[in-house]
Amino acid sequence: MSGKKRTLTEQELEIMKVVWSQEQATVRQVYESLRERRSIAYTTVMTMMNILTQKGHLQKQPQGRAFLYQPTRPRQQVISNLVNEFLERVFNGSARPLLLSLVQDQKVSEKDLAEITRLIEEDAARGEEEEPEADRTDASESREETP
Amino acid sequence: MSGKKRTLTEQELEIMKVVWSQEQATVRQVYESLRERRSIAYTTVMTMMNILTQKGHLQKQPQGRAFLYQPTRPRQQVISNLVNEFLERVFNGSARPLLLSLVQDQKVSEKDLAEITRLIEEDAARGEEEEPEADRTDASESREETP
DNA sequence: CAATATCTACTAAAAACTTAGTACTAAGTT
DNA sequence: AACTTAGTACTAAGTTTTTAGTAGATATTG
Repeated sequence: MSGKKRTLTEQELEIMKVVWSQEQATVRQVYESLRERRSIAYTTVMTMMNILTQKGHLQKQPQGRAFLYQPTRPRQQVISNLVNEFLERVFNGSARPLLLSLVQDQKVSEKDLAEITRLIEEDAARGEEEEPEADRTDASESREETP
Repeated sequence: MSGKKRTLTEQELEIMKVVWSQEQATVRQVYESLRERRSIAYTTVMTMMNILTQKGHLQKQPQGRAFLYQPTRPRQQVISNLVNEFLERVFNGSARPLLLSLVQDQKVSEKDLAEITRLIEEDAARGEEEEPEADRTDASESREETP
């Protein structure tokens, strides 16, 4: 049952952050890392990492006598999902009110916006560059994930 | 007892949205509104609205033989808190990676950014008489999070 | 090889969140 | 007054999330 609710809870996300930042990790490594900030039991971490495995966020493979855990999906993709969920929940899916809120809270400066804008422009430019003339082979293959 | 965890859960937020949108509401009104989208019991709504009252998000006053509930804090303020919490949880507090994610997901267009930028400028103009324009084009920052 | 340390599997329970039933009350209706 | 309707308070149970203990297996080492 690779589940229905694969969305990350708060503590699960904390663990995923550690694993992402190291590409891969054992329970002990995550345990030590979390422990730097708060007190938690080794077995708690293990339980959660198993849940994460069940949820399909981690996969484990034997390494020595322990297991090595790896993320199954790139961080960016998962974060993106979290953002979308949040957007849906709080702003009914539209991003502009979120931007507005960030601005009003001074979480984003004009400089930030300018930089992001520049980024978009670069991306757009790159996209056009990479598009060859009339050579449109099988580029229309948008692979949708069906989990 | 204005408690410790005043943060809104998913369903609580749904209710608050309804109350905000009407300035004030009775249990029945919220009930009817929620019912348009999903099935829920009247008493469930009442329970949650009482919890929201305990949490300090709503206050009630008798109106006829029912109660009229009103938000205690402006919507924007509460939303702002939710955003900050999310920012903290997911992005360790910084908004720029969030923006990046939104852009990469095409949730924000260049047009959106321009509009928001204009908004900031207006605000700044309103707030200050004179703005010294610092020409700081600092492009040396890496986009990868590799600390 | 026995003692020790490390790791997993299994189990469970507290806490938070969500949902709803039952009983009782007050107002309006006939 | 009896009946129906709309409301609240109290209560409780189902779910999900978070936390951790215990038992047993496997390696390490003196």
